[in-house]
Amino acid sequence: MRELAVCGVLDADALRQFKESGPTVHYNAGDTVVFESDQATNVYSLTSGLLRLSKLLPDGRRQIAGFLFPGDFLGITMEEEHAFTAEAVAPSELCKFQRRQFDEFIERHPALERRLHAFAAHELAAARQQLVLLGRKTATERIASFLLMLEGHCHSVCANQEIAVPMSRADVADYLGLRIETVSREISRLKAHRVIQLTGRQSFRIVDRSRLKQMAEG
Amino acid sequence: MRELAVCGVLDADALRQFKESGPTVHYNAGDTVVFESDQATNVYSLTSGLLRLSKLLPDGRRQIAGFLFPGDFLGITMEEEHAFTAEAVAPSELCKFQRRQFDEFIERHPALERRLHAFAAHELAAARQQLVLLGRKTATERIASFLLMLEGHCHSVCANQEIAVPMSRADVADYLGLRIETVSREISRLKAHRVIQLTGRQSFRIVDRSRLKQMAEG
DNA sequence: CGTACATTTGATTTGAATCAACGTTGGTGG
DNA sequence: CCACCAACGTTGATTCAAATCAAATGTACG
Repeated sequence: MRELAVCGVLDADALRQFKESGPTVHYNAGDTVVFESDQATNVYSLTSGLLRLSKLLPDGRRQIAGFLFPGDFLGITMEEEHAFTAEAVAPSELCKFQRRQFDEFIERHPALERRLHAFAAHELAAARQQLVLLGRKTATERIASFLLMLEGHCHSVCANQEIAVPMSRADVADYLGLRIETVSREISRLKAHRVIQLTGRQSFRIVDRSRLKQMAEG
Repeated sequence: MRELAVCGVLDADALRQFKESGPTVHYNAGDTVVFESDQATNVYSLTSGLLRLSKLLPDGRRQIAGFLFPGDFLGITMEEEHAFTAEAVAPSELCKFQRRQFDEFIERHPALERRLHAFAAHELAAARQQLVLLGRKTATERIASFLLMLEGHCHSVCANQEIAVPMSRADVADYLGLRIETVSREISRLKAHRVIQLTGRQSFRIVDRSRLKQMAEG
């Protein structure tokens, strides 16, 4: 579903129109694309890179609600304001549209509308799956689930079984509802038990997938 | 958004057609409407009652991903299978449609399609808000947030400030990622601190809303 | 009534957080 | 080139919030 980017559902002509209807904007790692509580006046389509959607509590606790990968949309919320801050985790490119232009474009292209529907439905399913993780899973189960999720995101992309962890330990912790120390400890445990193999700080290999799946429960 | 039931967006004629295109089905409290992993062959529109969406882990841990109120839809998932079990919390009535009929009907009624869009967007926002609660809030904050959420669901419905808690403590616990003992203790604490007042096991009144809001953080 | 179940309350345990060093890495400038 | 340093990550010791274990109390219903 995710891999169906905009270009997959529009014919060449419509695609050209689409791209032209909004400029491409670039962000460096750490840059903020939209702030929580900003007016939702634009819609974005991520073409490359990685974004995180996060929310801060008044005392600084942070929760990451999800990551956006190429092909995902940002700002299709239907609310007046954004509920989450969107920041670039890695250098990213987005197509930026005025909401009104975007809505008009959609009306003329039912295929894009279906794509948006599918995106929203997929995001909802992913968010609910994450609710189970945050509400009921142990630290070990959360890490195992997360590593398998990362694997799922690089079908053919990742060379020779090497899976990228494109975000920092702090991001992983805030996504999984844990502290960085716990993330680090649990990863070390998986390594010690020969379930995974670290091939760098930002990449790993799965040694025993069935055990990892078992540890992720579900 | 929730309060805009189907009837709010269709004219009288279209509404009659809509109701006729699927039978009304009844469920008693505790009945299962759809099982997790069932084929998603039907779409439902809840007309009265209350449903819970839940998922069980192999060892019996349960997480409730959300509750469905009148006007909400069930089964618009776009996936082959349902990801969550839907059960009636109270006696409930639903309009049941074949997915194909439903899709055809939508195509002829853009207003309904917008309603579905809004519903999906609202559910996504609610799920992400719940991610913050489950990932980062303390037991006290979770209970305070939940009680305020309940208040939000009975704008004009609830007589003289009395807010209904239409589900069991076990359901509350499994929705908030806590155990029933913790839910009970935290509610007792709020009562002891004169922040709320219990008016029955299934209902309460807010005595000090600003303090409750403060306790819910955000 | 009395039985079964739901809820509350109390005592103890425990998994993850917190506090505290200690390694590692990558970028910068001498 | 490599020494420095700041940011990131790991590991260890201790604490704490919520879970678990264990009754007791309240409530609905045949």
